Amino acid sequence: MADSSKIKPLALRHPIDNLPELHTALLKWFASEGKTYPWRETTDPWSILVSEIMLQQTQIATVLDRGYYANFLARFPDPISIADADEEEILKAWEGLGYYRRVRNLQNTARQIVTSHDNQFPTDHGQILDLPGVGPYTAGAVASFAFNQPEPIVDGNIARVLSRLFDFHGEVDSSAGQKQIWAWAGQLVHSKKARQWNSAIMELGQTYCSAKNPNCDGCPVWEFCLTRTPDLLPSKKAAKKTVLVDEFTLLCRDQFGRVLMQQQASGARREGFWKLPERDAEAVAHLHSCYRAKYGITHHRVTLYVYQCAPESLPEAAKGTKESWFTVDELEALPISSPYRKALDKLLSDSLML
DNA sequence: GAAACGTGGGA
DNA sequence: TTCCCAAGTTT
Repeated sequence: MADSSKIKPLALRHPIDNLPELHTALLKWFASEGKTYPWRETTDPWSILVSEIMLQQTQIATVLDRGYYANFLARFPDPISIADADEEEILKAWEGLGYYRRVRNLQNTARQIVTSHDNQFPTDHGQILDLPGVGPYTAGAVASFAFNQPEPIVDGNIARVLSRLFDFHGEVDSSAGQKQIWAWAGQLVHSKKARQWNSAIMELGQTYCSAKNPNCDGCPVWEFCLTRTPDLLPSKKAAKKTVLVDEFTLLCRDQFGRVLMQQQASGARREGFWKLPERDAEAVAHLHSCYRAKYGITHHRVTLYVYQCAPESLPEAAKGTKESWFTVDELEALPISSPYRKALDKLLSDSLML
């Protein structure tokens, strides 16, 4: 389809048949042009695990520029330090990062290390994989980055690189596709320099072999790459369709200026986080709207509405809902997910002008 | 295997 | 604006 697809020269060398040369080419590039990240400056498995969990489905810039990684490790430098931390504190440390189950799993992993591994981070791949929240990618990442074990890894970057390197047109997010990609990753991983190899192939996917506009000119391994149509790869299953949803919430302040908040119940999304109190459409119909914003969550597109409401006319909350009043100062320390944090920032700054 | 899980940025 | 993507795992 070609009118939009660029044509790359055919590979001169098959990657598997010329593995030493492929290794040399990519490792040479990485040694001279590879970026330095905090997690590449250490071999401490806890620091590396934290980076891997934090980076799941999350961009490097978010983790670094907004201070999440440095702040998290400053507060929780080892498994012991997080094992007994309060839920509110670990959620607060993750506020704004999303996929909040990750930080609960991180705490459970720390507890497992402390209690089941005598506070020694496991070095065995199978034991690492057994830690909560650690799947095949993260287990291989810790084994190779911290311990230089020759374990393959496959993330979104590597799946894309390998689909192009081998001109693989199967769906990389299917079970058969994953099996194939992992098999190739296992064949390619460097037996003595797994740390550098895995870092290098991931970074190739962030730079030359990017998702959009791959830059084959100057790619350090272009001559080992079997595809001629890199921008048609990787093939993936169709994305789930977006569902539109409306969400009606209240801004309710008492005579002391305190704000009513609602805590997400166990089993709900963003469990443990606080939000503006939610009501159904009928309950807010007669109230004055003061804020509207859209945000995405998984495959939903949510329109968030906030209505002003006096405490005397507060509509009944749904049964089992936990609601409490907080001063503006107390809100700062509360774990509150991004859409409501933004709404509160806007609404409370407006109210200063009253 | 499918679905759920958050968010921010870039084209 | 809308869509897709970014160091995946769990149920």
